[in-house]
Order: sequence, then C-alpha cells, then structure tokens
Amino acid sequence: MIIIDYNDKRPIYEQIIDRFQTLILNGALEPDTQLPSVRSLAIELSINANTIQRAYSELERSGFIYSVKGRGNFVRADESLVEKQKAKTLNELQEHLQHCKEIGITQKEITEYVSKIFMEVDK
Amino acid sequence: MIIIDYNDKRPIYEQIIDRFQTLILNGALEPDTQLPSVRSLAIELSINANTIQRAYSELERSGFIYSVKGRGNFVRADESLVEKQKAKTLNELQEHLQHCKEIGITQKEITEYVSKIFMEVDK
Amino acid sequence: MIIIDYNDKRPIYEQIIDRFQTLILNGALEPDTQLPSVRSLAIELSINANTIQRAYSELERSGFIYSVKGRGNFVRADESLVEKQKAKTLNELQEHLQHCKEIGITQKEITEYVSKIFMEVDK
Amino acid sequence: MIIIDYNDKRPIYEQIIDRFQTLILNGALEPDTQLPSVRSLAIELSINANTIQRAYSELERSGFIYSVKGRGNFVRADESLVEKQKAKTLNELQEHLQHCKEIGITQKEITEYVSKIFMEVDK
DNA sequence: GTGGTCTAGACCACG
DNA sequence: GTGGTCTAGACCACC
Repeated sequence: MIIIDYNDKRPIYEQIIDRFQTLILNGALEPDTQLPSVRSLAIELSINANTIQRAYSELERSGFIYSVKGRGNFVRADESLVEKQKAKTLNELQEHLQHCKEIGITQKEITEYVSKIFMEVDK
Repeated sequence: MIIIDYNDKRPIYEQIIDRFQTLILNGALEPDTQLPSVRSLAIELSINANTIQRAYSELERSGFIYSVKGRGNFVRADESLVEKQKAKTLNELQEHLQHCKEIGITQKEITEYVSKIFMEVDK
Repeated sequence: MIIIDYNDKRPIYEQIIDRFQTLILNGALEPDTQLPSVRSLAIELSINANTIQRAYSELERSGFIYSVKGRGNFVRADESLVEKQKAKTLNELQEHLQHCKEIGITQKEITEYVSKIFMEVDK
Repeated sequence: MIIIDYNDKRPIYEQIIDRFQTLILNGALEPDTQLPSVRSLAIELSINANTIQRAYSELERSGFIYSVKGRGNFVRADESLVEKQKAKTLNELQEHLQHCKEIGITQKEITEYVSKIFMEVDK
C-alpha cells in the first residue's frame, strides 16, 4: 500500500503523508477505515517508528484521519477537505503553468499534454 | 533583476539559479552578456558571496553560463539547452497533472486554468 | 580508502570525487554500500566538513551516489554510468593522443607504453 | 595563428603557451623566427598585454624562446627540449592510461583508438 | 578588479 | 546521529 522511494528527495514522512492523502481523497480508503498501526507499519517499511508517528500526527492535524487512544488511527469523513485539497493543488498547478509560459512553452503544447493524461485509462 | 523570497522554502542559491535560468531561457539575457560579479551581487542582495558563487557554479555546470577566471561570468549561447529545459519542465507538468487527475480534478477545470494563464498579457 | 595529495594541483574536493568514482566504477564499492558520513570522513582526513559535503553533492548530481537526509550517502546502482564514464575517459584519451602525435611521438612508442601498463599485475 | 577559447577552463596565458609550444615542437615555427610583439598580439587577440607578457616570459624560462631587449622574441634552437617535452607528455599519457585501466577499459579498446588517431592524415 | 577553494562555526530538517 | 544551507573571512590564481 505504501512504497518508500529513497531516490525521491522528499523526506520519508512526507512521502507517507502524500500517499495516504491520495488514497483517502480518491476513495481507496473509506471513512472510518483503520490505518495500519504505527509499529506494524514501521516494521513493514523497515523505518523508524518516529517517522510513521510524525506522518500520522500531521495527517491528523490536517484533518485527514482521527486517532483514538488505545485503538488506533482511522480515516475521517470530511467532505470539505476534498475541496480544500483540490484548491491547493490547482494553486500549485497555476504557478507551474505560469513558469511554463515564462520559458516559452505554448498553450497548444500544454493542452495536448492535458488531453493525453486524461485519455489514459486508470490503472 | 534578482529577488530573494525568504518565505520561500527553497534555498537561496536555488532561487537565484531559477531566476537566471528563466531570464536566459526567455531571452532577457542574451548570449555573452556579462552577469553581475559574484561579490557585487552578494552585496546587492545582502547575502554571502559563497551563496552566489554556488549558484553561478551550478549554472555553469548545467551549461547556462560560462565563467572566465579574472573576467567574469557570461551567458552561454547553446540552443539545445532551451529544448532540454522545455522537455524537463513538461515532464514535471505531466507528473503534476497526473496527480491532479488522481485526486479527482476534471479535465475541464484544468483547461480553464490554462486558458486563464495564457490570456493575461505579459508584464 | 581516500588519500589527499596536497602537492596535487587539483582541489581537494575533486580528488575525493575522482577517488570515489574509480572505487565505484571498478566495483570496489558495491551498490547501496553506505559511504562514510560527511563529518566522520572530514575528521579522518583532517579537512573541513564542507569540502566533503561538496564532493558528495557533486557525486550525487552526477549519479554515482544517492543521499538520504538523516541516513547517509549510498552508492547508486546505475549501469549506464559505467558506459558514460568510459566514453568520457576515452574521449579525453583521444585528445591526449592527438597532442602526442602533434609533437612527433610515434605510434610505436605509444603502443609500447600501452603494453607496459597492461602487463603489470593489479595491486 | 593563435586562437583563444574562452570555454576552455585553462587560463588564457596557458593556452597561448601551449599553442606556441606545439608550433615550435612540430617545426611550424623554425629557430630564430621572430614572434609577434607583445603589444601587437595583445591587440590582435583583444586581451591584456600583461597576459601575453606572462606567456612569453614562461616560454623563455622553459627555453622555447629567447628575448632580445628592444628587438623582440625569437624561437630558440634547442634539440634537447624536444626530448624533454616528449618525455613529459609520455609521462602524462602513462597516468592517463593507468586511469583507463582502473575503470575497466581494455587494452584492445585503447590500441584501436591509437590506430585510429595515427591513420588520419594531417590537416 | 575577477572567479575559485577552503576553513570554522552556526543553524535547520530528518530519522 | 545524519545531510544541507548559510555566513564570515581568508587565501590563491588570473587579468
């Protein structure tokens, strides 16, 4: 479910956060589903438990999951998050597109890319 | 010409690199133009000369500028870099779009954004 | 493992890069082997940690190693690099041989040298 | 006769020295030929006269030319230099070949290169 | 004046 | 503990 890429320059805890976020946002993890325990996931990925703990804490802080003492961590049901996340992603996209424009990439080239992405079937 | 944003999470030297790259790629800095000297730019931006030095070194390594001891740093004339850089940027865009798709952003929303960006007049 | 020659005109960081490159290219350092930490190597060689850091950064940039924050630097497994490096070295050799020819060194003299080098047993 | 390559990382004075050395060693400049004057060459190459002066001084020091006050600089006739220079170049070649061997280049590959170089007709 | 290397020491983020 | 960035200041080579 979670894969760590050590060649990825982002810190491990961030990779884990991102992975759970997309799993939750696209519905693969339904509300109230229990996440793997901190310790079991740490062993499975052979990384430090503190790293998992940090990822879960931040996921809780940003509202993606809730934690119950002695029981575990669970996916939160909060529709507003979906919108908030979409807004954030679109904002990043805007900056990226601005940059594309600055270095001389044409609108045509970009729309072609967009079409290409959305024509692929989901894996 | 160069602005440092201390709120930006990226390191200073990287901000400088990116700024010069776009200035070179969009033609604002023509081939063989001399860049500000390491020390003068350091003073102008009130940062350490080593930080500028590092930015210039990496710009030279990646082929955007060439440096001559005792004379200064100059914009390199290398057309192939433009294409290489465009390809790289489009590749990043592709990953970004893939992510947008994963969290449920529609193609329509994106094309609207693209149009919006390209309708603005250049400043 | 690493020796610094202060009589060598090349900068220290470059000597370190070259040394690790050959160690990786000839297989003495296998993929995913951990390199000495920045600080420990600095102490061992009695040089500044920044100098090691620079060497490691450039080794990472050129694909010989990968670095993970909080964990260390490791040898990357990338076969294509071996070929790329061989091509680069042979290219330099070609220029060198061209120069030999220009100043009147004969083919016979060179082939004798080549044989001499390759007859020695590996140490 | 002399071309300066600003993309070459070597200092300008060294490029000039090397160029005159090969011209002298391969006989293009015969003994007692007068070299261009410091000032005229400086203007021709649009570089600082001090740089030319330095090149000529070093050429004189190493015995390739001699200078006559008020008259100019002339090619020296000294056969022993040829041998000395050949020895030096062959020594550099030996180190280079050693390096080739270390990174796994075979003797066969090298002899092919050598043949290739010497088969070309002089330009 | 220019670029380039190195040192010493600080601070931050990550695990 | 690990890597990464930045500063301040020194010294060298080149033009």
